Amino acid sequence: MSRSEPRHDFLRDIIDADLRAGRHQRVATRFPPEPNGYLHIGHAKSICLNFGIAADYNGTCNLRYDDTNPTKEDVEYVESIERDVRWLGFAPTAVLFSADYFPRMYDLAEKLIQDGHAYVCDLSDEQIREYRGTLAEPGRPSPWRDRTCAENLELFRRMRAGEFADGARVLRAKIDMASANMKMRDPLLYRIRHAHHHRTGDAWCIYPMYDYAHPLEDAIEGITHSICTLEFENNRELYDWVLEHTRASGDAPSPRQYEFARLALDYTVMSKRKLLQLVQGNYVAGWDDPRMPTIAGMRRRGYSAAAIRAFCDLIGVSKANSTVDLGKLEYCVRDDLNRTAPRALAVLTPLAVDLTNPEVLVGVSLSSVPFYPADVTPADDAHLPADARRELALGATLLIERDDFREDPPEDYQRLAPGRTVRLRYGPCITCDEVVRDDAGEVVRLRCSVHPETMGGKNPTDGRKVHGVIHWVDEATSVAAVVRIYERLFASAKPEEGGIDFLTQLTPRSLEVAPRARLERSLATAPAGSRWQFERLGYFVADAVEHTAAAPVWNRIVALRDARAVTGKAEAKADGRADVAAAPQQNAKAKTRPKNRSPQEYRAEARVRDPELAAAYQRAQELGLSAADADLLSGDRTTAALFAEVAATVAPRAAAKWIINELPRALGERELADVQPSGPHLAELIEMAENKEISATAAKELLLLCLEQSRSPRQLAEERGLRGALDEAALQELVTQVLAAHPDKVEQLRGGKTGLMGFLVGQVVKASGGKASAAAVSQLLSQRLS
RNA sequence: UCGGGGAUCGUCUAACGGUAGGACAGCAGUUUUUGGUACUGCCUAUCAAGGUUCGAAUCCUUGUCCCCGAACCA
Repeated sequence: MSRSEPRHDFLRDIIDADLRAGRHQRVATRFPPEPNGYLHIGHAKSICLNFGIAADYNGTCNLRYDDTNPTKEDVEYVESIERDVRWLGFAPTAVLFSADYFPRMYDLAEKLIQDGHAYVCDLSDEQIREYRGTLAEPGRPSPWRDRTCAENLELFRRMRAGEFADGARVLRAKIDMASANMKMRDPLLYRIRHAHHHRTGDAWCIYPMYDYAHPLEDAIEGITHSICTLEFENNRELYDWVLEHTRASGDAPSPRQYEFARLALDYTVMSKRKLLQLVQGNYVAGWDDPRMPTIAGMRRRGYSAAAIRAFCDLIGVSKANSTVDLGKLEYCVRDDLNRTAPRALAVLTPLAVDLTNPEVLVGVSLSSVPFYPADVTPADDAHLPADARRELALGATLLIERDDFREDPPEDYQRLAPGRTVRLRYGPCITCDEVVRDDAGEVVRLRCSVHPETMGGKNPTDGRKVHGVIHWVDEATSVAAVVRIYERLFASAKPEEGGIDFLTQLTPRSLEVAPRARLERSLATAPAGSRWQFERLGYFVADAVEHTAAAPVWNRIVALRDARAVTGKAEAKADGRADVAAAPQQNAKAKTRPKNRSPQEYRAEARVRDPELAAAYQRAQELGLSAADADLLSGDRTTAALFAEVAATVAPRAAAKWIINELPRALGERELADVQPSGPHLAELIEMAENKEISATAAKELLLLCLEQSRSPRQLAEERGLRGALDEAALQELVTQVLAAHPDKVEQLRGGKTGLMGFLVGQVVKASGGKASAAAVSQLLSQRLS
């Protein structure tokens, strides 16, 4: 399925292009967590991306701890992170610490100072904030901005030597206090922190900031593609600045930063801060609580690494903020478990069933019951072999699920009710003859008769209807267990939205315990961590921490998909589980943001500043262009000059059309000013196109060529045989061929799928080598098909 | 208010300017000793309006909405 087609995302596109262009000969990525918390499913996306790319391109991927802030980091986290990465199935090329680069970073900082690109600033943190200005207003230079190199160097060395208190001074880059990008307003490079570092101990009392450290770490490791999340887009300019001014990459190409959208999931929170709050507030039992979206939590919950990897593969990578449906994760988990988990029988909330005629069972055997259903092929890593079997005891008293009996069954109820008959999974059918109640009127037992002739899947001989199949265990031989049922932690799909404290969105029912569950005998020896399907209930794992043979503890991994009949579904909802009533959550931020200055306004301003542009605007209109076109052609000098040059030889409207509509596409990412296409060449091209000397398709192809090599388009057209129209007969012949080659498409087109016209036109044009005029082809095609 | 990003089925994600595709969810059916699995079918999308083009999700213009940015956090 999705496996067969290798996933391709925009990042891999970039890498392909870099490799093709020879910018890199190898691919090196890294996963750079800060060891200040446990990894979560969002990190898993990043891990799969970075390690996955390395694997795809035969490259390398380091696990690098971004440990530049000693006050927040801890070895507990360092250990958990590597454990989680490896558990997910990835082997880092190297495990590294940015703290190990502190000496190198320090040297480069001194160099920055010597080059006049950094200075020591004595402002307090509030003052720095004040001087920085706001989003709308430029900042002011620090009074310490113009200290001499020597003074800066001396102070910086003294900072390092521990002569100053925390916060007394910082090292800042000298960039631009008026930059529209706040990150460029003389950002901090180093701060003083007399703190013990988990790795360097007390060797340092100044620590580099992320924006300074990260690009250097990447450069030192020779990272080619530095992949991070969207919120770092604003940091990219500074990332590049640091690399440029430290020249940390030497002769090697500098790493480049690319951003993708981080993962958000329904019904959960993902920030480390909030997860920490859940842990510290004892809302959950720890970082590895099975309800947590942490890797550790999911592992404890029973999700396999393969399922999590499949999920990351399924959701893809893009730059659009999005929230993934939790159902997709559950789908991956079930899909994996279906092929790896053996089936067994277990009853969560038992209701006793006394058989009224147990003697008929004498000699009846439930031996050799398979652990996997016939229609499932277990995966290679399933924990029991495909042909594994066990014996199921069936004594005089059974236990069935309380939910599987109803005195007043709804329509379509495929379970037990007074007078009704059901099949015991793998066993015979039973009929409910009598309901036994306690003094309070509560149903405490059932008395049922068993039909021995229904073994082996046979129907009752008396013709009674079988109302479904239910699971059961034998009371005498079954084992007791505690089973925990986990549900999502939050009632609201977006617990962080609406300006409410996310803790108020916690549901009280995220953990329910079945204390008196009973499992079939064979489960008594299930090892901790093993995953099973309890038939009709879901997938369960023997808890990795608390489970013992003497006191079994199981967790529900995920429920089975439940495609009950409509009536049953209404019920499932009524019991409040499937859908939590839409919480009254108003979107507090349904506000309208004031609009930015538009490109149009920029162009208008440029004309006010520059009389030459104003004149160009005037002239364009005199040549008969609309005000809108004239506007577009007079916003900057390069464009204006190009238009003037081209319009000198060809019709102004044609010139405008090509420059406005066709040129941008041909330029792609490039700037017009950088490419500086030749006016006469462009004019020549437009002339050929307008005279129908070449087809429109050919013209666009030539435009692209013209930008790459500044040569006469007429000559280029000649070389490529693009000049001259195809004669009528040749065109007809091509059309005939294409129609004959795609009879199915022709039929669909006749059937109303008009989009196929484009396909056929494209085929003909392609067959002509770009020589045929698409307009003519289109006309011909509609004639032939009418 | 300024700068940087983004917008395709309910959800996630594809589509050298040439058949808007896939997956999840939903619905219907077939198979079934799990209301499971598998299989089949159906439903549903290019933010809006203009423009360029034989042809626009894709290029141009204008507008709308969403996200990020003013830690000595990362």
